[in-house]
Order: sequence, then C-alpha cells, then structure tokens
Amino acid sequence: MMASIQIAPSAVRQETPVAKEASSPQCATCGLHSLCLPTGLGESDMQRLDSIIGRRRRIPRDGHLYRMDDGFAKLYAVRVGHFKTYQVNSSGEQQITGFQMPGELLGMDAIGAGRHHCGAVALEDSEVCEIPFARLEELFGEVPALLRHFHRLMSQEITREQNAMLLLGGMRAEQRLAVFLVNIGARYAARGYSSNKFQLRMMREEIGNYLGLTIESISRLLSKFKKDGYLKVSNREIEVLDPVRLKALAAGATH
Amino acid sequence: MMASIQIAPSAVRQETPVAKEASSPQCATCGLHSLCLPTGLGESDMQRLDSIIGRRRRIPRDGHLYRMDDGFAKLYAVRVGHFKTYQVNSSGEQQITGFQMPGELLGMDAIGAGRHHCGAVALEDSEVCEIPFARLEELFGEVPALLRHFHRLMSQEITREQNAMLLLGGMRAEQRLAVFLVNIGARYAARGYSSNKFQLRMMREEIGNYLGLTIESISRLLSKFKKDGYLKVSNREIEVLDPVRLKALAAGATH
DNA sequence: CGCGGAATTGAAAATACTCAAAATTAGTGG
DNA sequence: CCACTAATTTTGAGTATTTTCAATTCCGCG
Repeated sequence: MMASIQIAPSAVRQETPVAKEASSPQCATCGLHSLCLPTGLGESDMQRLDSIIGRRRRIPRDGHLYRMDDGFAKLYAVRVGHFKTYQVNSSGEQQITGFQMPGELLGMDAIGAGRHHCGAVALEDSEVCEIPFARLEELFGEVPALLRHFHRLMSQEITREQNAMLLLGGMRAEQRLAVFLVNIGARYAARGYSSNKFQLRMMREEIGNYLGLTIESISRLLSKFKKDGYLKVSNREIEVLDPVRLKALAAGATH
Repeated sequence: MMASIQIAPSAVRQETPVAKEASSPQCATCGLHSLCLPTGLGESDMQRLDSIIGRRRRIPRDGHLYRMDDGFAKLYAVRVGHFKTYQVNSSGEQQITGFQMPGELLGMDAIGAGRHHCGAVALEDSEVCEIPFARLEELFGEVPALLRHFHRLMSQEITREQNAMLLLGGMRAEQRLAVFLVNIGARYAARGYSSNKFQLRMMREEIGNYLGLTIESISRLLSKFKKDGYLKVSNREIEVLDPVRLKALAAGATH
C-alpha cells in the first residue's frame, strides 16, 4: 500500500537564499485576502497586520518550506503555487496529510509543540507570506477581529481533517477519488477559477498516498471515470464532464 | 464496511434537565487541571477562568452533549466519563472521529462555522464543565497565558487528527488496532492510570468504525492478539501482556 | 532521438468485507 | 435472584476490493 515517494534531501533545490522582495506584501491589494488571514478586517487593522508580515519567500518546486521537527516561529500563507504537507510514520514512509493552495495557511499544527509536526513541500515554484507568530500573538491583543478569525481558521483546519477521516475511514476507493476531485474543484471555484477544469499539481502517487490508495488504483480509477464519461483526463489536466454524476459518486451513489 | 450504529434519537435518554450542581466547579481543585484548559495558569488567572465556567452538566450514557449542526456557544471539558464524536456522511452512516476522556476539550471544531460539525455522545454516564466561548474570548484579552494555552490545545487537536489520517491512510488493520490500544493506554497513563490494564468504554463496533474496519475484523484481531500473547481480553477489559511487542506492532513491525 | 520519471494496464495474491450462525453478555421484568 | 430477551461479540466460509508485482507505454526534456 505505502508508496515511498522520495523527499528531496536538504541539499537539493534549496530555497532561493534571500530574494527579499522589493515591494513589501500588501494584504489590502492581495487578491486572496478574503480567503486568508486578514478576512474581515477593516482597513486600518489590515495595515497593522501588514506591518508584521515578513518578507515573501519563494520556494522552488520540490523545495521544503519547513521540515518535520523544525522549530516553529512563523505561520505561512500561500500566495502563489501549491504545497503538500506530509508526515513520516515510524516505518519511514510518507503520509501526505493535505494539499494547500493560495490563500491557505500553513503551520498551525506546530503551535502546540513549538515544532513542526509535518513537513511542507512546494509542488511547483511557489511563494508564501511569512507571518511571525510571536508578533501575531501581540497583535491579537490589539485586534480582536483578527483573533476571532484566527480561531475560525484553526477550527476550519480541524473540520477539514475530520472530513479527511470520514473519507479515509468510511469510503471506497472510487468514492474517495470522487470526493477528492470535487473538493479540489470547489477550492478552485472559491478562488475564481473553474471548478470543472483544472490542472492537478500533484503526481498520481501523491493523490494515492493522500487517499490511502496506491498509484495503480488512482490510475485505474481515472481511466474508469474517463471511460464512464465523468471526466476528460489528459495527464494532469482534468475536465469534469458530468459534475452532477461525479458529485453523486462523491456523495456515495453506488454507481 | 460501514457499520450503522444507531444514534439514540432526541427523545431517548435526555440529559437530566437542570441538575445544577450545588458546588461550582473549581479548576484549582480539579485533578485534571494539568491536562485541561487551565494548564499553566497562576492561581489568580485560574480563578478568573473559574468565574466564567458555567455549571457542570451531566450526560447519561448514550446521551448527546451536542448534535451535529447545533449552534455553537460553549466548549466542554470532560470531567468524568468518556465521549465519542462522530459525523454522519452523505449516505447517512456514522463515522466516529474521536474518543475523548477526562481533561479533554470538546467542541473546538464548531468555532469556525458557529455550529457543531460533529455530534458528541457519552459512552457512559459522564460530566462536563461548560465553558461559554464568548466569555472565554473576553478573558483572552486579559489573560495572555490562557490564550496561548488555548492555541496549543487547538493545535494539538489538529495534530491528533493528522495522526489519525496517518493511521487510516497508511496502516494495515493489525497495526491500526495496535496503535489504537497503545494510544488509549498512553492517555490513561497521563491521567495516572495503568497504561497496560484498562477498560474499553466503547463497543467493538465503535472501535472498528473509528479505525475504518468492521466489527468482525476487530473481534478477529483481538482474538489473534490474545492467541499470540500480546493481550488478555475479557469483554471490554484489556490487559497488555507484552507492551514492547504491541508497541513494535504499532510502529509497523511486520509481525 | 533517447533517456528517465511518471502513468497505465494486466494478472495473481492478499487483505478485509459480507453474510450467516452461534455464543456470550447485559439488561429487564417477574 | 432467576429467567428471558435483546444486544453484542465471536467465529466460519465465501467474496469483493484493493494491493502487489511486472511489463509496457507515455511524456517531458536535454
């Protein structure tokens, strides 16, 4: 079952050293601010948040944003690109725990122990905003709306993972993949893209790993969905031809 | 695969109406305070927390503490007894997302949407402390240590669920059950009880549901563990006879 | 054009499930 | 306290799903 995806070693593909951006990040002008940490803040509060946000940081494809057990100091907001988070189990195998897209926050699992519980790897050349957590905590006292939204985000992270448990614990392979595709589509829709036509940013093997299935099962299921007219698949380009029936599958229709 | 455990309907086994306790709860004198929300607070801060904590509430066995989609107003700290949390998927089947024991917090998944994302049911006659969230939020501004610990707890909830994903996504049945038993034991140890001898509070079917397995698989695995000398099992009483080998199994030893 | 990683496909095998029946335990009322 | 019933658990046999192993095929890229 367990796929052994290679994690690029430290040396390979390091992040670009100190490519500090000339322009400092600006939540107000960022198209993602309604999905991200500043959601719901007024203009002046948003500026205060801006003032603590560090440099943007570029992570090349396959580069680590952070590694398991790294000390925790910052949260990260995905600005451009996609990431995966993964754990390594006691047998040394990877388990992917999530895929993150622009506007989503990374690192909240590290607050508890003060060190990162997962590793985070860029699936393509990506960019994040660094949010120093100590300074964010200071701001919480001054900007209650920020604190409340932060709690919402952590809570949503919990429900997201509960939904993953539902998927892994109680669904057949076919339904898992259908849920996965519908979920990806919905998240693109929330970002203003098509929910029915998108590019997968991860390998088949990574999808399988995340869904608790093998790469072969993913491949077979995609072929089957294609054959049955649910999807058009070419490489990583997915077009959902029959969203209604795909959602029905995701909802548990026996086929 | 999906077990259809019955959820007691509203009418059955209602919570005792307004059995308000004579004594108000006292974190300072509660044996669980080093596992619960007040962890790390000084005496005066703990008193301030005490002052907002509502009545204790008793929930009889099989009674709901809250249901899915109930509006969110309070967090709950388990004081006595055990709970399970569950979701219902689109096919109407239950998926258990966790088991909670004394000192653990319930309801954090509800902050995001303002309504409960899971239901919570008592596995035995139980008691919780109610923590009105609005008042807790007010306290956050005054007691920074409380806020920090609250963030730790939410973060730990995230990592707990990520660990569950690791279990469901990448482990064989045998390993899943071993991990489950080791985990339960560790949590009892943290509460001052034996990690090697304890009473399961849930049915086989609930264990199976949580682990993504059938009741038959759980039963067979317990019989196997017994036969192989890992455990002594009589009904819900578990005694771990060979903790080292059980942990090895949990860590992925191929047997 | 050829190389290497990624994806697809097939066949056999393993794991866990389903269905069915029996055994055990818990709960209820006499 | 016992008898009876319902609920839970165990066990067995057969089956379905998914994995494994192996062999191609496809695609991007130098």
